[in-house]
Amino acid sequence: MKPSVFCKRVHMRRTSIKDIARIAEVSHSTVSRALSGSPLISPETTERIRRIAEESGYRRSAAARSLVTSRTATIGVVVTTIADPFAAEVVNGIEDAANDHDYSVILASSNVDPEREMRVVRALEERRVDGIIVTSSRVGASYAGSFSQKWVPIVLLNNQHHSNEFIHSVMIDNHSASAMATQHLIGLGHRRIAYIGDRNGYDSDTERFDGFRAALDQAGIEFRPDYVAHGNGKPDGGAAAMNALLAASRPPTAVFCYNDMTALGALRSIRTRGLSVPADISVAGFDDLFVAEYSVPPLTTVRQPMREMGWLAVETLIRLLAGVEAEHNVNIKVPGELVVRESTAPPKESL
Amino acid sequence: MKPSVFCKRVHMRRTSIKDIARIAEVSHSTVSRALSGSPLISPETTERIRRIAEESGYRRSAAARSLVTSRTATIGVVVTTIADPFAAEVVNGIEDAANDHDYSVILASSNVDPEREMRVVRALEERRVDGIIVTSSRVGASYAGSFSQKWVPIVLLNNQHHSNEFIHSVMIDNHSASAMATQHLIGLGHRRIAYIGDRNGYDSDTERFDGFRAALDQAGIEFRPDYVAHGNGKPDGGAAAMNALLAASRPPTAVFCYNDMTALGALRSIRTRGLSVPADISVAGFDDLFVAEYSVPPLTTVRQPMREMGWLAVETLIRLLAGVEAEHNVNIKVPGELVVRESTAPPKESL
DNA sequence: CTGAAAGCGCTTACAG
DNA sequence: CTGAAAGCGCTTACAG
Repeated sequence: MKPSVFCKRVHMRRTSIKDIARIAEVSHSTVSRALSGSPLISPETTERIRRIAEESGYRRSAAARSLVTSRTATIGVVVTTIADPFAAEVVNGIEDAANDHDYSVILASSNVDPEREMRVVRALEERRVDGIIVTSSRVGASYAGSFSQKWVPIVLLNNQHHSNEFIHSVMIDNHSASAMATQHLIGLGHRRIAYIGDRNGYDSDTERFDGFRAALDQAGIEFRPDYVAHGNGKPDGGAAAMNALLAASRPPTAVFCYNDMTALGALRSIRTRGLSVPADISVAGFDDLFVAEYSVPPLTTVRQPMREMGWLAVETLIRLLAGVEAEHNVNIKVPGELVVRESTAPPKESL
Repeated sequence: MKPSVFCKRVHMRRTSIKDIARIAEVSHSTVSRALSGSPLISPETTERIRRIAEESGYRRSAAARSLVTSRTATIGVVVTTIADPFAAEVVNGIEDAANDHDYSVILASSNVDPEREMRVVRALEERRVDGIIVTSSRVGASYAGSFSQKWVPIVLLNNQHHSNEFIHSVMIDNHSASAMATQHLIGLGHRRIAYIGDRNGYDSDTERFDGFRAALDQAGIEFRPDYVAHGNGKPDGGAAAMNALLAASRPPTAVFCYNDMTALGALRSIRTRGLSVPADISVAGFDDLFVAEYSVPPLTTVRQPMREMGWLAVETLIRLLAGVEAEHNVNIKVPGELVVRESTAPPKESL
């Protein structure tokens, strides 16, 4: 049996502040102070202690420390699933901002299951995270006044179950962004414009649809219910919805999709029919995921500044923790940005 | 000034086991036992204590608990960046498996910076995570025999800096998978096959290239150095590399790319030249990211079972923590799977 | 079945 | 500048 490097793990205690104190022949208080850079300790002592700590591979215990300081320098992030590119980008921004402020992030997935969402939030509370960010929450409103919210600030990112009471949030301005995209299509000369929404009852879908309708109204274009179809936020749903739209006697010349994934499906559906984008029909999406740039044709879409939204959520949490604006809830609305690529063009036939 | 729900956070202590003990008129030991379901406590007492805990919104402190149990039920995961779809899928698998075993995951990004990688690992050690998973590590070998490895088991996922000494790992079988993809192209009748690799010195690139060459050799096809180009693992690099390949007097009829992102760029380059895939040239990728299915044409590629690899890493960690196989290092090699879609076909011109 | 006591590894007044 | 003491919120032998 060869000697294993792993056995220590089983048999020994990690070196603590006391071990170092013994070696350095000082009290453990002094070690604690030296290690945290207290100005009370003489530079020589500090230096000596630090060297010993370094040599013995000492790592201060975050648990012990946070037990007395009652903060963990940790923020909890709950996403529906990290496999969603939107969530991944947001978390990327969160992780970056957190890292800048010396916070760690605990990641948890709700898998779109409200019960699991409550459960992971509970676990985060037990871990005494200093703050929580929840993206695309379906139970957003229920955090208001909850035990959770009482002890740890919660920031909702693109909350899908609105309520303005005692909830902090960072949201994309769905209505305006959606109107902007629709105006783009109108500006190109389209009059027969369809909307492919979601079917899961997300607030963001409702708001984007409202923005779409508002733009139509403003341009004096009559809204046609038969130009609305519903996908599921994913390509297959978008394709099915597009198929339905294409089956109409007088199909739309342009389609605005709830999100890029839906648009990807719409593109595929159109291509399958032997039609061409944007020659036969224009398609616009929402999100500006990475794929939008590499779809064929590259997708015109509304960009959500995902990473920035992640930063904003962290900054908000940190301001909250610092006690700033503790008296009112902060609701940040960030504007979308229209990114025009090659999937939109004037309609072939004039009216 | 309206009353704020947030003030408690500032002024009060969370309710502890002692508070509950006082209300229930028992000792805090009893509360502790009741809450952890000890069979020592009478069912009635347990029930009563639990109700009180529930009503007062009690959350047991993970920090205090792990201080005495010396385990945190947490695993640390370090990725280069979570915005990488590969990492996102892997982390999704990790999070799922961890959740099944009641572990939380702390996510940290190295941003491909070895120094930051070491720093976040250090932070994870301070948090006393029970185990660490590092994906696509550039400094993998240096964990062998390190202080870290001594105290907490580290599993490397697709380690990019090989070393078999005292390192646990889960890896895709690059060589075989790559040979398989190349054989697919050869089987279609291609003889002029190019390889677009990476330029960052990843071991996975080297191995995939080796597999490519081995397949060529085996088929008796002469290897041509001018049929090798280097991208950067992303579409722009793939496009540039493809451009170079296309500029040759006798361009290849098929291209095998280091990964899907590179292939995406290759597709774009080919399309830009007015050529068509697979009619004029076949393209194959590696990874089977979500986009592979929705590229135009859908991409033939080698699937890495990303989520499963995440699970495997967690299972490995848990077996390690249970003391199983503590004596030797576990190195799991998972096979890739060829996914044939529409980007590969027999060459137009016969030889 | 229940309680008193010790201790996990730190930080931080309080004294000197 | 340094140390002794108390305490953060738990768990777990040890005694009864």
